[in-house]
Amino acid sequence: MPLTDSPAKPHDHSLCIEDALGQARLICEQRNVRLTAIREQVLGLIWQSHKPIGAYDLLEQLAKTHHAAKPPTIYRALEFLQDNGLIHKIESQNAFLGCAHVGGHHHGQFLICTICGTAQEIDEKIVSSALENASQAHGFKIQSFVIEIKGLCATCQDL
Amino acid sequence: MPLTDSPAKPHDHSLCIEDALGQARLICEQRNVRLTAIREQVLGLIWQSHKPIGAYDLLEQLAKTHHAAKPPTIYRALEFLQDNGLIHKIESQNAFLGCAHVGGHHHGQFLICTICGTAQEIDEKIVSSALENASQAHGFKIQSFVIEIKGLCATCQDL
DNA sequence: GCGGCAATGATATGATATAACAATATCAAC
DNA sequence: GTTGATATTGTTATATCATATCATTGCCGC
Repeated sequence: MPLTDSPAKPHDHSLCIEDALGQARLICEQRNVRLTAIREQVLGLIWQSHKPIGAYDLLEQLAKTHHAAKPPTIYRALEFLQDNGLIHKIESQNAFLGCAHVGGHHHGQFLICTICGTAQEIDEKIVSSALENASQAHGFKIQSFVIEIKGLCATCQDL
Repeated sequence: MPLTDSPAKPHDHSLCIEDALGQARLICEQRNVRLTAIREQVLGLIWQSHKPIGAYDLLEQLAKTHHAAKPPTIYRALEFLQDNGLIHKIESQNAFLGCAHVGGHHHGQFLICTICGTAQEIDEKIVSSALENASQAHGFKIQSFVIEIKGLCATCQDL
């Protein structure tokens, strides 16, 4: 199952996690940055949820095996993972999510279900080009963007 | 000057504020809700800046004339103003901004300059329809959205 | 004026995030 | 394999953002 499939569909999620960690190791090697034990563990914890997860929830998980973990431990790992395009932050929830499109330079576009809480990452050209057009019309030069769409995922609509 | 003009352009901003407060009074009367002194004062403070302003910065301002002001004072006013479509929250900055398109039901779209900090609200159909199309393609039903575009405003590009 | 509800006051605390400095680990150069 | 430079982690403290709870006050129709 590709990472881009709907998180709401049932699937063997342990494969997602392994896939994500494998890609992360590759990327970090290519970029010559260190995916340390803590960073990899945090990335794994993030991928254990298809829902965005908060920093202190991560901390609680991490602390189970890593007694010395404190807020800076988590926030440093999160910063590293963001800087290297391995995770995204959902700004409207102060929560973090594994990046489903590792490798390409991109800013996320997310479909966030208000019932089940899952967040699906999409990367739609129609959206980015619309943003580009609209910005240009106002003489504005885009550097990055935050796109967080809230609503009902396919599964929860049918409930 | 209409509220939709670029905030980066020089203009008589006191007119913006008066205009915004006037519209707010109208809207609240129409909706039969109370724009109390505190709420109006907070809205005025928000409009004094074209930049999004944080809750505690507002509190500091408000406390100058309103000794009893505490965090709940501000957050209650902000909630009221948001509920009635008079302000928006910029999620990526935990900050608030006067709504430039009062009256219409809408979720904001913002162009936020990374140099001068101004945030211009736009309401581009091309953006909202792109979001609608992209969401539909994934079987997702939109309820609301957060669109925050970061980059350089026309003025700061020329510096 | 009084009863009900909306708004505000007041206190406390929860939740999110970073600053600053010390200690340790990694790794290239020698 | 020691050394020195740099990156990473540990540790403590604190800044920043937001809400819960209950008491009090103000508004308004009756």
